[in-house]
Amino acid sequence: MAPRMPRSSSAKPHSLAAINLGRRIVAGEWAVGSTIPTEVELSRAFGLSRPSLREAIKVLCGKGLLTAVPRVGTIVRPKQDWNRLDPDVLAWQAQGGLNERMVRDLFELRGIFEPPAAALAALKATPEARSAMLDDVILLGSADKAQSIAADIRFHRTMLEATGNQFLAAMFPVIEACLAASFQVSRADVLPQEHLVPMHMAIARAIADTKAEAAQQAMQALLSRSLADALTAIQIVQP
Amino acid sequence: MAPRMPRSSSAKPHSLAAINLGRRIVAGEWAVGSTIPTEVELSRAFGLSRPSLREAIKVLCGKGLLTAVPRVGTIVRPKQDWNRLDPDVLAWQAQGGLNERMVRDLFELRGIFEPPAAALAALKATPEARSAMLDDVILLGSADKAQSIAADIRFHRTMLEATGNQFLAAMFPVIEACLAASFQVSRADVLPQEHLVPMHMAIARAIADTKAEAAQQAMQALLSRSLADALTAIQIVQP
DNA sequence: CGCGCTCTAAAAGTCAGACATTTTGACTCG
DNA sequence: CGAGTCAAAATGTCTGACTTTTAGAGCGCG
Repeated sequence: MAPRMPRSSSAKPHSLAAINLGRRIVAGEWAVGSTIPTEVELSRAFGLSRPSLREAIKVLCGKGLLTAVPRVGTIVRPKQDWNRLDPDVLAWQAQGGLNERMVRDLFELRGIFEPPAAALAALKATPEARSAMLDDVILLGSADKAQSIAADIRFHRTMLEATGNQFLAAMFPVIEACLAASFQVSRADVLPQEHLVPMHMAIARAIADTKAEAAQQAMQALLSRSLADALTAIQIVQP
Repeated sequence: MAPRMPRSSSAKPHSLAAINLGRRIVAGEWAVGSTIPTEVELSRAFGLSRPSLREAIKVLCGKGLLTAVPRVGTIVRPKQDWNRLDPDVLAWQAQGGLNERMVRDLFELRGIFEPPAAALAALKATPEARSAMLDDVILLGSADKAQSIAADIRFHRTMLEATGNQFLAAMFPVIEACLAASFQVSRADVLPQEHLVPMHMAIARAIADTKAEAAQQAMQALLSRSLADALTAIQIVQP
């Protein structure tokens, strides 16, 4: 299977500038309502032309992070206007270090929509999706960490898409951000992870057997455990 | 209260081009995987320079709609990569005409997260938010259609923000898109709308009284009724 | 005949410098 | 002291050129 094409052609200078600026904005380098450096200053700083830098800024405007006003400058929008569900914004926040507040908010949202999504998947999934999820549970138990993590991500993505709801599927980046926190556990090897395979298996089996209620409860159980692990992880990483 | 600043400085040519292109892409004017016209062709068509047009295209790339590849052109990404929860993308879809499938998907997602959000709001809302919601229910009953609609939108926004969860608040555009369908009813005056005030009042009161379970059920009831109305509306608009 | 290499051209990617527009804030005049 | 005016500073835009990437045609070799 071909690997999913990256969202932005990451190698291109203007994309790098957008990513760099985006990360710094969500990290709070500039206060909300204040101006970031002017376009000429930024273009000099990044070593590229003003038109190219403007492309980067316009992307961030499109994600609700910035707004450009003539004569004043480019200012950071109030946080409630940020497209917090944008995959890039979510990833930038996750990479910038997840604090407890953010982990709780992320898991709260995930806890709201993913159990019902599991129930929907149990009712609507195609035979291919059902077996793909069972296969991924096996790979989840692999000794190869990278393969195990990839299977975990794929499992949840397949389930969301199996609901047949295009908007539910678009919530996937939220799960990805949660997993980013959880993976700090497995990377650090500080907590036992043996529960992952049986808990995912319970979900996969319930979906394969069209048992909506069981799928919902199994997902709920996984999320409770994952939240606890994620909170432990960030306590260890940044006490 | 100052009106919320528009997401994109709508008057500027490059923003207009982005909006125009965005609408046409989500409307399916170009097939997924196919190339849209080249930058020079589009810049001629819109009557602006290539750098400006590129800004518009880059915004759409940032929303997952497009991907630019040298020598080939700018191609429409597979729909599962679209940032369907992006406020602009959602609005473009809603404006392009809501079919039954989309209305059902939108309400399905809303039905999953908004009742739990109401429960959370009942537990966590500030006194100001609780009274603001009660006030908006009164305005909802106003004879002035514009004011009534504005109150409806504000009611749901206030509730989501009252949950204290930044990511839940970012789901607001989903509700807005649902309301866009519902407003086709009130605009056309084809269905009685007297149920709106009491149903919203039940939610507002439950939240004001810290009754989470009641708030959740009242919201569930409103959504069931709204879905039915929305489906009726689109049947009438496009049979 | 077919496989693979090279080369070309078409598209996006980038650049430089200039001009236009908008709007804040200071300045001047009544 | 207030109101109108003006200049400057920032974004918005344009022109036209060059560079880079890469699909696809064309060529040559096994």
